[in-house]
Order: sequence, then structure tokens, then C-alpha cells
Amino acid sequence: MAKPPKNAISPTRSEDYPEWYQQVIKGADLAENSDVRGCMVIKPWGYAIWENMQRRLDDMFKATGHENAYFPLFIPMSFLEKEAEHVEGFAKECAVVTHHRLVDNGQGGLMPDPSAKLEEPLIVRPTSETIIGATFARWVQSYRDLPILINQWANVVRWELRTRMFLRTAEFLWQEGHTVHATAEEAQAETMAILKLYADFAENTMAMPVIQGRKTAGERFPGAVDTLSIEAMMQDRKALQAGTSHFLGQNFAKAQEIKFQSESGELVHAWTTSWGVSTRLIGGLLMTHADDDGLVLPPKLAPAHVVILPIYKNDDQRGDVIAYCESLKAELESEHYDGAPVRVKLDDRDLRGGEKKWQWVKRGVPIRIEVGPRDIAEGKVAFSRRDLGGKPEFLERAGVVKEIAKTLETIQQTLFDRAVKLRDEATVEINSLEEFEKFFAADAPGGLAYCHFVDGPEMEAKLKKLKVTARCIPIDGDAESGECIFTGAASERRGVFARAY
RNA sequence: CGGGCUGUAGCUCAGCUUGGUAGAGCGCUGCGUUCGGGACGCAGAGGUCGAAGGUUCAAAUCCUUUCAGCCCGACCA
Repeated sequence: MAKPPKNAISPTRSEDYPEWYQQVIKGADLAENSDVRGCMVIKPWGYAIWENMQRRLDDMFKATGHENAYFPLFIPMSFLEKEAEHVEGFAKECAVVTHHRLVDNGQGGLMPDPSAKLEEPLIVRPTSETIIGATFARWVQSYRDLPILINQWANVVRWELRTRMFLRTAEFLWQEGHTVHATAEEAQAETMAILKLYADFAENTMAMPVIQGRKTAGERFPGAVDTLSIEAMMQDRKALQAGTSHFLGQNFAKAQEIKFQSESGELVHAWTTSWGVSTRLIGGLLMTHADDDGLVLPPKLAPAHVVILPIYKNDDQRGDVIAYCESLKAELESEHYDGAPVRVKLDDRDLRGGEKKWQWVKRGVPIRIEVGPRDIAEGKVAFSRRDLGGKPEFLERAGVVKEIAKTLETIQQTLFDRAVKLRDEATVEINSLEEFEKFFAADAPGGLAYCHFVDGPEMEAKLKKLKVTARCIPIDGDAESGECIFTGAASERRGVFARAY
């Protein structure tokens, strides 16, 4: 009789981090690889987390005046050609549709019908700036039509050569916001407001601390004048770009003729922005909070806040235990957390207790409550917090119910505080290239390095050798005179450098 | 697109060197024993061995071709 392993997930983070990541996804039943290379199936538990993210973000977008709409999956190939940098950024990873009919290939299979070739190939959207821009060009005539504040929830396809579930897949789900403004200032303000919104969401809903910053030229979105991003640090000390907000200037407006007549009667090009977050956030959520027993979910995103596990030996006990659990569930559900009833799952499947418990541990449910005949007799429950681990506490039933919202908030806060601490411990200021190379040596743990720098090819070359990237220039960083560690030139601000996903 | 590797049960894989009735573990189904903890026993279902061609009395095994996938590199707003 083999003893169960000490941890639910094998290997552990320290043994093999990438493999641990895969196993957490599997253990939590979030997703699996599909029959299509590079594309994944998001399973109900994983999709429920995404739905919770969507709901919250959607409310935030609406509250700031944005409206949802939907644009086509297909984009005429010629649209992509209009913005030079944009082409360069995406052309290499586009799925292309060339035919509209299949015929028998004469060998018992199918092939595209040569007589059904499209006059102009369509590409599957890798992002929608071009087709939305073309649409906006029709919508905008007058300064009175502005601003236009649109968001769409959609799937996009980028034909990636190397994929990792949630972090980089050929198809992924996201939201893309697209706005049009009369002035550069207004568009820049929008870009910044969305960055703040994303940071708010990451920190207060996902409990994932982020750095808000501006991208260097090399990391900018193709076609953007300015790219802002939120950057999070994962438990392996690598950075993850968790959301981007782009000030597109007049680049797309000019490429696509988005023009309007101003108050003074002149015909001028509009200013546009775009911004997005994707299912990649689930990967970030996982790598921020999960441990060697699997996923750990912040209560605000958990599909279930509490799972109740009945424990009984026979059918006689079963009836009593289930009844007690049902009433406990109802009581908990009458409590509110985060503006909605507490989400409770009663797992009465006919499975062994141990196996059942570990399934929920691996799925990351914030609170587990086990109820057996002994607890019923004493008016107690066996109460376990996922973020703490260890043995259950036997608590008074009434107290648990009364405190449930407060407990959930405590868990949410604990996860955030823990993540901040981990990040801060891995953060350093570095003032010389020598120190920098040591910090990012192959066998060093790495982390986030704040350094003076001057953007340019010399820096890019040195970074590439170390497999390090400039993550961003923090927007709340204080101006401070210094010397670029790569070139020695004068610098006014520090940037954040890290290895990244 | 270079370099390496793998295709056998739902999953992970053994068998191939030396050709001779298709295997294991997990999972699944049933029955029983267990049960405050990731159980155990017994019985069972499940595979044209990636595909095509060749050698042979005989091919999962040898040869040729082909398809698919994985890893390393290159690439990756």
C-alpha cells in the first residue's frame, strides 16, 4: 500500500517549474491539449474562472463608458497591408483562408475545391485594429461622433511555433478595446485610464501585484506610438506581461482614413487606442498563487468559495449528514461576499472522502468544510483554508457562517500580501553591468532588476545574450539622474528588467 | 527551416536487438470488503501495434516510403 505523496502535485515547483505548471493545470482540471496543435480545450472549471474575470472586467468597462460590439473573425488580407509596422509584427503568424468549399480528393478524403478559391485571401484575426479601424472610418464624420468607446470579447489566432497552455496558445480568448478620440491628449488619457483599470483588476480581483509602466521601443505593439503594460512577477521570478494598453497616435487613423470635421470645420485624422487582456491571465493567476498541492484561487475569482464535503459510513448516516450539509449550504448562501451571494458547492458524489478532498485542494477552492456525524453531534464543522494548508480546525457552525465573508476577504488579502512579499524579495536596484550579469547568470535565481538605461541597439544586444528583456519603465517611478548600465550615457529613469514569459 | 526522438488499450508505457496466439500500470464497468481521508480483493470490457508498400511459410518486430506528434535551436506585439 503506497503512501500518498506529500504533495498533490508532482513534480514540485522547485523540482521542475515548467512541468509543475502543466501538472497544476491537469490537477485542477482547467484545460487540456486538443486535437489541433497549439490549441487547447478550456474545461468547465477553467472556463468558470475566465467567466468570473470577464464579468468583472466587463462591468468595469461599462462603468467607464465603453460598449460591447462584435466584429468579424475574418479580415481581408489587404487590410493588414495598410499599416507597415503592423504587417511586420503579425504577418509571420497568420492563419490564412484561401478557399470556401471542399471536394472529394479522389482518395476517399477531402481537399479544397480549386474552383472555389477566394479572390482575396482572408486572414483569421490576430487582433482587430485593421477591420475595426475600417469600420470606424465609416462611423466617424464629425467631432460630435467622438469619442467612440468600443470593446469586443473574441477569440484571436496567432500561429505560434511554441505554445504553453494559457500563456501562449495559437488560439486564445480575450477582450480588445478600441477607441477613437478627437485629440491626442484625450486618447492618451484613455490609454492611461485603461492601464489603471487593468492594474486595479489584477491587484484587487486577481490578488496579483503588478508594475504599471511604459514599454521600450523594442517591446512596443507593432503600429503603436506608445504601449503601456502591467507586468507581474511569477513564482519562478520571471515576469509576465498581463495586459497592454496602446496609444496608436494617428497611425491607424491615417492608414484607414479615420477622419472627422472638427469644430472649426477642418478635416483632420482622429486619434485611436487599443487595449487587451486575455486568457493568459489564468496562467498568471496560477503562477502567482498555486503551490505544490495545486491551484490556489483568490475568492473573488473562485467558481466556488466553499466546498462542503459530507463524510459518512453508511446510508443511515448519509441521510443525516446530507441534510445537515444542505442546510449549512443554504445558510452560507444567504451570506454575501464581494456584492453577491457566497458560492457554495456541496459535493455529494459517491466517491471516497480522501480522493474527493484532494480533488478540491487541487482545484484551489478557498474554503473546504467537511461534515461528519461527530461534527453534527457537536454543532461543529471541520474547516480548512486552502491558502494555509495543514489540518482542519473544528469550529462552531454558526460562527463559520457568520464570519464567512470576512474569512474570504482575509484569504483574498493574504494571497495579495504574500505575492507582494515574494516580488519585493526578488526585486533589486542594479547600478553596473557586472552586477546585472551576475544577477541574471544562468544559475542565479534572477528577479526584477531596476536599472538606469538608454534604449537602443547596444542595450538590446547585451540583453539578448542574457535572455533578459526590458519589461517597462514604471510610470510611478521618480525621476532620478544616473548612468545607463549598458552604455554609460546619462539616464533620468530606471527601467525594470527581467526574464519573461 | 536545421538537429535529435517518438507513434502499441481512454492515459503512461513495455515488447522490437534475436520475426512465431497482443502485454503491464493507471483509468473504466460489476460484485464484495473498507471508509474522519489520496483504499483493497475478485471478476470483466477495451487494441486492424500511425498509414502504405516490400521481404518472409509467418511482421508490432526487418527494409522502403509517407503522415503525425514531441524535445532542442531559430522565431515569438
